[in-house]
Amino acid sequence: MPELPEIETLKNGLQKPLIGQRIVSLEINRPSLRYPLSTDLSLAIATKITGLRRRARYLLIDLDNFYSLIIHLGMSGRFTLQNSDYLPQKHDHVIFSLDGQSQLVFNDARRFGMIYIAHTKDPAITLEMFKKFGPEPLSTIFTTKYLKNKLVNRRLPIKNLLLDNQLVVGVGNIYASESLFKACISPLRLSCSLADFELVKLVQSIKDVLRKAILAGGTTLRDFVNGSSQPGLFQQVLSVYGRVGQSCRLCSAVIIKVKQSGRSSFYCPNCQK
DNA sequence: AGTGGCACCTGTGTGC
DNA sequence: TGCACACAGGTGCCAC
Repeated sequence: MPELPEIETLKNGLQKPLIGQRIVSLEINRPSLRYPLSTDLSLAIATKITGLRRRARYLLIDLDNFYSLIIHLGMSGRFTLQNSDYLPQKHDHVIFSLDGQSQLVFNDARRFGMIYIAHTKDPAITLEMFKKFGPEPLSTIFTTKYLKNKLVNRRLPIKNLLLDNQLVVGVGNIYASESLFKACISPLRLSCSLADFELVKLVQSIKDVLRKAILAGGTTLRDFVNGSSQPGLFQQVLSVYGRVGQSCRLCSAVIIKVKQSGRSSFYCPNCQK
């Protein structure tokens, strides 16, 4: 579920209804998700929401006390805005009540999600993992030149490297497979074997696939919904992900599924070399 | 340093 | 119908 386009969709949808709202109370139904929830989360109480941002797969909610809530959906997390008549559901772990009588509900069946609170100005001061992040794929920093420098000494399959947040953030299992299809590159290719023209195509493909997925409101295979509880639509136009045994949309060859470091990769053996 | 494997946890689908 | 099992979109830790 939640790769870059899904979190961007979540941010875009929640921005308007949340900015200016005051958090009046906090209900924690489970003291730990992936990690124990910090008691510092109470710093969010009686603050006003001033902005929403995204970094990698994290949603940042800026508060007027110069702290930010930092939310990760894990694999199955949902973060939705609900009305006052909302009936609590199983796995509603954290609920923020807002002064407009609505509530922000964090629901996560698998509990791989995380909620932190950190200084607004630079979460990397507080959170170690933010220091390690590579560039945003849709930023001007993520270029062919950057990718070439990073891959030159690496001997991993390119698919594995695209999932590495230190190389580039926000590209997960779905969009790695889709981007490699669009770039006509097999997920099995060793990264150091990619020619310059293939790196150009790969960078363009990653940006293009992510932009289109954002426009479609993300991909919903099972769990993802936006802040208004609506699913995404990009799964309707996936080229290879989840299409094992089906025909390639370009050449009609049969889509193949392979395991790479325990994760499924999908590709067209005819289009991708 | 780079890499693979595993653990974290629950729900769903499949096969017997 | 009931059970066992495999598998799922992410991330971080550990051993090699």
